Amino acid sequence: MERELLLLGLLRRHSMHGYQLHEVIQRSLASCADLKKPTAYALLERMAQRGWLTAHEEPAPERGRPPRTRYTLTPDGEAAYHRLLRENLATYQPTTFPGETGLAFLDTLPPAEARALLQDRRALLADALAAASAAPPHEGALQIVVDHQRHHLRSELAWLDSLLARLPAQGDITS
Amino acid sequence: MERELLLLGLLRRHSMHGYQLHEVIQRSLASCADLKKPTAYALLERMAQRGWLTAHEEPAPERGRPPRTRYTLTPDGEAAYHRLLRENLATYQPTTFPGETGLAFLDTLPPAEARALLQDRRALLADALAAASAAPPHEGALQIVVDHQRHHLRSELAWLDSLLARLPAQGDITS
DNA sequence: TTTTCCATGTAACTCGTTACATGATTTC
DNA sequence: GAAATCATGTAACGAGTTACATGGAAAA
Repeated sequence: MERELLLLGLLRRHSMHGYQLHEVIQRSLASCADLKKPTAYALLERMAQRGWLTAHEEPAPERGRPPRTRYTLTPDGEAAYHRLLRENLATYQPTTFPGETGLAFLDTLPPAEARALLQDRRALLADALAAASAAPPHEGALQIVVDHQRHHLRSELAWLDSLLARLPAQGDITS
Repeated sequence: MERELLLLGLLRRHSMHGYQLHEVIQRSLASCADLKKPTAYALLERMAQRGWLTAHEEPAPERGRPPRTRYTLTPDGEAAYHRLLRENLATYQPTTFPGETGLAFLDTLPPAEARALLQDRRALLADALAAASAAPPHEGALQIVVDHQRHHLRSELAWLDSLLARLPAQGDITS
């Protein structure tokens, strides 16, 4: 659902063709959403069939370039956008972290090795945080999203550090 | 991959049959992993074919009950477990939050409505935190996982509160 | 009498990804 | 001459879920 919301939200600002949409998402939303090209095209087609979008075949902008299909939001699409947006905002989907599975079995490893592996994870986390912090300010509410990303990464880093700090206490992890 | 790691880690403690595994996961790991029954059975079968597990057909424990298949870790399974565990611990997979999509378009809603919707989200988040905090202590490294859950939920709640606090400043969200 | 529990699955489906095809045009 | 850019797709695949089937026994 949230991929449809994303496309609708972008098309609401101004109509675009699929390639453009994919570019915008890759370029300025890569941290919070990734939408592959075939997925984007398929979703656009499906939403057009539902009547949420109209598809306009446009001739090539420059010669030698393929023609493009411009998608525009319909009133039904606008209604769907608001419905999806309200549902998304009012809902909380509990997140399940793939990294937690390993943590559940941390006590099956010698503490020294556990420590070393988690140090690797810490380095990757720190990189991600640095990348997120270096991002230029975004327009409008997009800034809220990158702000949330940063907050989450900082929180994860702090927690991992606290885990590392209490880790190697003579082999007893839970003490 | 992390579902396989989960099953291997549980089977490493003691051999079990599929139904039992699913019960354990639902009961004491529901917060950090959910694994449906058909998925569990399919994974067990696949790992048995790979030689990571051996499958023992056991007669019914009580009469009238169906027979069960007990899965036991092989040395290959033990090796796979350690490989998957090391990879999981040393890696960080950036999380993408479904709830962020809506936030990216928060400025398309009247601030009062945005506020009301996010209050709903806040209530769900608070519920989740209460549930996680009420959970009894878990054995061994499982406690680390619920600890991480709690930390994350607290962090999310704090961030959402900070967002709500700076939200309705005369309609300009980014100020 | 209907429902629930045990224990195992199968079949169909959704969702999304990867890899590839097309075809002209510009860049290395 | 090879590779990248634009713009659209198709085909195959993978992972996971939902809904259902089975069949006897115990509980509501």
